[in-house]
Amino acid sequence: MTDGTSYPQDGGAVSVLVVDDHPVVRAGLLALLSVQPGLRVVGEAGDGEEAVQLAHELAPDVILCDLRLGEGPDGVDVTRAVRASGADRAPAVLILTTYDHDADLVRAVEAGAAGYLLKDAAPTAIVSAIEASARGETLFGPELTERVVATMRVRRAELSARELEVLRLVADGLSNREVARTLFVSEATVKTHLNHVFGKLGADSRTGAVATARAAGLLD
Amino acid sequence: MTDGTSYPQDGGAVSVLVVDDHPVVRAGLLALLSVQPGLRVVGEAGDGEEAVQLAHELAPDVILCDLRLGEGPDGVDVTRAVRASGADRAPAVLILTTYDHDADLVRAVEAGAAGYLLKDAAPTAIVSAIEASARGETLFGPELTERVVATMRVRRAELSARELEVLRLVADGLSNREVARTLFVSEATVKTHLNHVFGKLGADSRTGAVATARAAGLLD
DNA sequence: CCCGACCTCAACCCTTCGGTTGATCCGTGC
DNA sequence: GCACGGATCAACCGAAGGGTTGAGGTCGGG
Repeated sequence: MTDGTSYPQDGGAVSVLVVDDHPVVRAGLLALLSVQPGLRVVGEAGDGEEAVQLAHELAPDVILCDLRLGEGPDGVDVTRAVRASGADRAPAVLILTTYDHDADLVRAVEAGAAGYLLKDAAPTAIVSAIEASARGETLFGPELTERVVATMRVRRAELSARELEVLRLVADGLSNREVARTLFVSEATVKTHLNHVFGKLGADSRTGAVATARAAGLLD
Repeated sequence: MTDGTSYPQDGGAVSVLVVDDHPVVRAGLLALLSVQPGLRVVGEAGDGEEAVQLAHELAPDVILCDLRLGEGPDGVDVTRAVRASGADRAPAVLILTTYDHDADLVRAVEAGAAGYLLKDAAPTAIVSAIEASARGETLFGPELTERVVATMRVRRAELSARELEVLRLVADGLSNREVARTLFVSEATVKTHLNHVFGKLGADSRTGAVATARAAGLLD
């Protein structure tokens, strides 16, 4: 991604690495940020692996990273990899997301993201968020925090891997018997898992559980 | 023009109106398209009303329009308004969408859209799509057509207003009794509606019906 | 005017689901 | 070792969901 394009040098500016799998969005961020005097886009990546590699090579101040990156590692993985690299000045990771109800947002924050932005945010908001995170500040969107907290609440009632597996199949419309056959377990086991899910999600029916799980972003 | 065929004027460049509610995406499209020799971006809009107004004022060859535009009219409404204006050379509308399984896509095509693009499409694909639609061609994505056809099939099995109303409540996790109370009808009526839904969607359970309806984009 | 589509409701029957209790087995961690 | 949580299963029961038939009402189009 850094092949033919050359990025200007500038000692005092905040260096930014732009990561997004959509070429259009990448171009848009590039266009918006490149005209900002205090910022300097030093590179761009279209997937998670490229992002991590460029993060090491370029050591930017801030990484502006989409949460979902198509195939392979996502924004959470990138965040974890960058923050866990143990560098003295690990880049601050600013997560971009389309949906404010994304459950992965919580995972991103837990992984060490400095903050998150909605994709329809105003350009000025994006710029100030980048500058803030470059100063080491952790920022949270205004009305988003409550949503994250709400999601946290559901997340705290962590579903086990098996429970989530069952719930996904139920969400696809399978009956208990079909789920049992799919997972090679007895119908009783499926019912037990589902009862645990009901308790954890505060639901009292399969459709109710699917509804709240979907609202919390546990499915997708 | 004795043969009745009309080609874009003004030095051969195709005039484009960019419509998207996300400033970032608008900037990206602008950046990508403005460097194309055969294209000329004559305007941009951030919502549906602005788009329709600018479409009349600027009379562009092509309108590149996001399907979802936040509040107010969406891409389908814009398409309908522009195509139904009865102008001699109504602009071709090219719909942008994030999801290839969007049921509104069908509505957009029915409303007279020239084609549709995924937002993660390559810049070259976007450019060639714009040029093709400027020539009056109707284009469909390669693997997307089958999805649209599949959606069409479900859409043909049109749900009545009441059936859809019941299904939405079921999708929210309500029981038959709760749905009945919400809609001020008897539980028997709810069951009847649901049975009709099952038949039309080819499902055999409430969760199954919700799953297929969601896959077809009937909910949202 | 009658037909069809939609909305409404009832009675019946069978299946599935939801709730409970209790049990075994296997890992992880103190 | 023991406790704990997760995964697995069994048996049971009442409640809810699903399937069928039948029937009454309204409304718009041929």
